Amino acid sequence: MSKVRRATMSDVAREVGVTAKTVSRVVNGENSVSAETRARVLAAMEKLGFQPNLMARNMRVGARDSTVGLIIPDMGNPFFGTVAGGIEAAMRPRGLTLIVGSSEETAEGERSLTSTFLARRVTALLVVPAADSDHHSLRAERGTGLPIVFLDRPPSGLTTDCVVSANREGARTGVAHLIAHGHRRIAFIGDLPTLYTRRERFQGYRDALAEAGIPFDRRLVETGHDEKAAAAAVARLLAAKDPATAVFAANNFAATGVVLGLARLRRQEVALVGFDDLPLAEVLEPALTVVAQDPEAIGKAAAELLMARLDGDRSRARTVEIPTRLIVRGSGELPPG
Amino acid sequence: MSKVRRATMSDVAREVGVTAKTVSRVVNGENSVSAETRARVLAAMEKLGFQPNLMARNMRVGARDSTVGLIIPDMGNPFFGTVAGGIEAAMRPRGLTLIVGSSEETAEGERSLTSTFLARRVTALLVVPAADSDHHSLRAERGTGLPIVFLDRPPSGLTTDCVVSANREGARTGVAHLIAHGHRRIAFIGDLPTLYTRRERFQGYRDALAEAGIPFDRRLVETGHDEKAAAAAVARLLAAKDPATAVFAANNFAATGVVLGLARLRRQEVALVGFDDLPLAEVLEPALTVVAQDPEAIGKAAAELLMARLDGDRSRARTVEIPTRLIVRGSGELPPG
DNA sequence: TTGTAAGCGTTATCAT
DNA sequence: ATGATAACGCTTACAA
Repeated sequence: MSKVRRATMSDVAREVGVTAKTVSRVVNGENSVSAETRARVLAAMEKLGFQPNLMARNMRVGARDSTVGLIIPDMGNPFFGTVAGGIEAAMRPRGLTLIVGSSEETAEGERSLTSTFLARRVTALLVVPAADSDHHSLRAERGTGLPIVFLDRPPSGLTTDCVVSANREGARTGVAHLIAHGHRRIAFIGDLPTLYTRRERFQGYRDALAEAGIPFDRRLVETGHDEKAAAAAVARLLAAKDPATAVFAANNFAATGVVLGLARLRRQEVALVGFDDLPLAEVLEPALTVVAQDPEAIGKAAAELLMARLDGDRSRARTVEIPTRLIVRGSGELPPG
Repeated sequence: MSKVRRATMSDVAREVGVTAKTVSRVVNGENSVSAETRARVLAAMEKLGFQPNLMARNMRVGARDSTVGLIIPDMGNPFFGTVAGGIEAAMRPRGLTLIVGSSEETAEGERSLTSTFLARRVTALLVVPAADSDHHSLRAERGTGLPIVFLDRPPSGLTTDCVVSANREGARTGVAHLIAHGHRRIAFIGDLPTLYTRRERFQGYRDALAEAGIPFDRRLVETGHDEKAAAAAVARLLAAKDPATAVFAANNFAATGVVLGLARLRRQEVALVGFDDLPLAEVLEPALTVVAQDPEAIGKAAAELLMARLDGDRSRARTVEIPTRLIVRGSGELPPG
């Protein structure tokens, strides 16, 4: 059980009595090999348990291997998991392998993963940037022809392909839905204001208010970047003198927190629309109305953009927006007070 | 913006007027380089944007690179995402990079990923096997000293390290909890009977019944491998002549489905214990009592087992069981009809 | 149809 | 402290 050297092409060649090049021909399916030689080579490969060394091959062939690096902020978040699934599915037919790493939402983690991936000479890079990261350093990479696509959030300090949800329009729709059901005091509970998605969704919120001629009241805006904070935020909002009658929760953690908070306060009659769907949304009481994103489609679009670049598409950087969808289930249709 | 050749050690060396070997020394922090030379090399590296090529390095150094391959059945399942997060966190200090690929719960997907990873000469392999896969072919790999660890489900046809939840004991605890609250007609809704986790949890269910002297009734056992099936199963169980007064849902999909089914039937007074926690378990009405797994700990244990092997641990294959935890929230304490 | 020589980017070994 | 040379496992280009 000690470390046995792995069989190489030369080992196989020696076994058969040919040259490594002949084995290489068999492995790569070149047709200039006699049927008999091919058979003997295949037998020897089987016997020795030969597995071609992709690293050596790629080094010789093009310095780039067939791996795509994906950096996400958090492996445990099903949103990113589903995005990754969409990417994988779209790349599989092409024989591309996905390497996923998690930045833990830190610029340092992202930087370190980037450099690991680059040292590994990935074919392309897919990045969901951490909140505070900067992407100037990737400019040089772009110069070498490495396709880079950003997902969910755009890069800072770099122009490149990007796939995002229709955050602003989606939020506008969700808030307009609440307005259509008679609400005028609508709270916004979102992520940290530095985050791209929070800013976009906030704009959508203001768009909807403006369209309806409802004055903006900054006291109705709260930050709740995790469940606890969101639950606390909703408690504050409802305790105020001129309280909100409806809440727009701008991400899934916020939505979960608001649901929790309302349940504890026994205030389930407060209207609520969440951004991003939740697995149990349907079973809640009331069932949760949401603006659903399409993480799978985001991944698919990013993979397609990337493969087009690999195929030589040299057009200028594109930004693809994936539409959202309002799913009406109950909580968003509750009337005011 | 066309394909620019990437700077190599020789390029840097030429720029400085030294040999590639000297640059290599600087890159690897060997101390036999004069301070002045080192400074000039570092400057040249910066200027040319040099990034060492890990593939070439690994090829020369040991044929193995510092990548660990992980195969999971489904990227979108947060259980596996969290497992992956636990692995990554445990490996990061050691500079190991995780490559994740999804088998889509098929033997073929698993086989193809395995061979990709092997061709890539990963340092080690982590596998959550697909339901119907076989692992004889990995025997040869084990022979070459490649550490292989299975997670969540044991291998078939191969003896190797393995990390699983305490499925049987956890299920026993959950069912005993229902019994302690007066139930004697307890339904079991689980995955497909071929799945290891289903079989183990089913054993735990029977253990609990046996301990309490409750006769086993096979009519109370249903298969619900997705939400819809589980919802249908619970409807059948409650419509029977001597209906169940409590349900043990042996995985998260089954639990979600049962919650859904009970809600639709307006039968939320039926007691329920789920296996595996759900994000919104606390907000359901009634809140969901579960036997929680610890996916992060599963990942961590697997990574540690693996790193011990990399450090030369040659002891025989171990199976690590990660304990589960009963979280009491309400649904499991409801009394019988 | 098969072989030879050279080289991908790096490092081990032995010199200097 | 630095360099020359060979080698890792494979493929390209050319030759036989």
